[in-house]
Amino acid sequence: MMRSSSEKAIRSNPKAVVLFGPTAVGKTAMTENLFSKGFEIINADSIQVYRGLDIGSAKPDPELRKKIKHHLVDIRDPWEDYNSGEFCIDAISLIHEINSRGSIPLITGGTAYYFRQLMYLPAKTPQSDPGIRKSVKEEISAKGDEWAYSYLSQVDPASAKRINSHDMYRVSRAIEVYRQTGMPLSSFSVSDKIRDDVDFAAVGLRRPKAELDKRIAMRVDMMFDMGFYDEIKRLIREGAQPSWPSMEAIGYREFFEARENPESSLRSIKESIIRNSSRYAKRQMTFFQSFSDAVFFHPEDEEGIRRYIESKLGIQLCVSTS
RNA sequence: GGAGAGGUUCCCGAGCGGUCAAAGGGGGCAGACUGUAAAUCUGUUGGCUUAGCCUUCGAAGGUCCGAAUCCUUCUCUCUCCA
Repeated sequence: MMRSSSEKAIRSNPKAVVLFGPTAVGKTAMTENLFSKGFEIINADSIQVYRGLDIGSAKPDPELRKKIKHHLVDIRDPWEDYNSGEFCIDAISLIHEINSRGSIPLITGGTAYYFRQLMYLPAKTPQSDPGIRKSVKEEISAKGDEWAYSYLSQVDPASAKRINSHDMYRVSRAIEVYRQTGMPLSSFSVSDKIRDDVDFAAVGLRRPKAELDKRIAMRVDMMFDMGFYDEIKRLIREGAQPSWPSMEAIGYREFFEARENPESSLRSIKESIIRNSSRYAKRQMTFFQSFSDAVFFHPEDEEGIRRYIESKLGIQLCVSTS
């Protein structure tokens, strides 16, 4: 009986709460209040997966992690790769696992692309082959960006049309997929409808820009007070390179950039971390806003969020009044 | 007190008679997003009743058909000599 048209089949879908919002909007505080009972957290933050990047990635503290089970945090070393494809696989299996335990997964974080891939189903492109990726990169740096784009225009005109000719990140990936599969990237279709094998309640957190910027500045200050500089020094002592995937993160990469420019003070590094965070927050917001199934709340509207989740998933939240 | 350099749009900085609302960069604002996404890229950035008009290049005058660009005075900043 594989037919899934019946109500019974729909009811048997696993449930998941999805909670996203820009950096410093107040996701963690909310988590503690609304989801400390009956939930397990699936982290959807591409930096918090890395061990040793604690302060700079605003990782939930050990106390909270003891109180609520967190998944997909500290699962990689800082020189390792992790990506949206792996996230989707990990997250979907955790969604089933957590549901089978009678708990509900709370997927929360700030990596909009991970949410997009998970909720709307990832494209069926294969996992990247590091060797092919490297050789494509080398070829582009030898032959130039113009060559790359015109090559893509020949082998995959549809993708070339969609991708901006200066966007080497995407041009390179499209060429890589063609080299790897012999098929144009554009032949792998993507969905713009939310997947129907999980019941999602998608909550977006939003604050006015000025309010958010203030919190970002405060949080960066707080990170330095908490010993962020020591964290950086420790990572560098352990051999951290700007080429490590984790070191592209805001807060970390500024220190490598500062090496090139000896006049930059700790103060100016801090300022650029704040600026980059606030720009990042904006990019996150515009991405989140494109999710058709998301409902947005101010983080202080916990009552509204609770009611929305309860009615969307047909459950009751036990709210802790701490 | 003397000699020189200079004050340009939010900032830095080009322009040195018309094609200048003014290059370029920064910052701001908006957007995109097919297994690298805290990444990468795009558009926009004086005002308005927007095929046009108005206000802008330290200030005030002047020359000219026409000035950010030339002249005069004033003012402010910087460097050097006293």
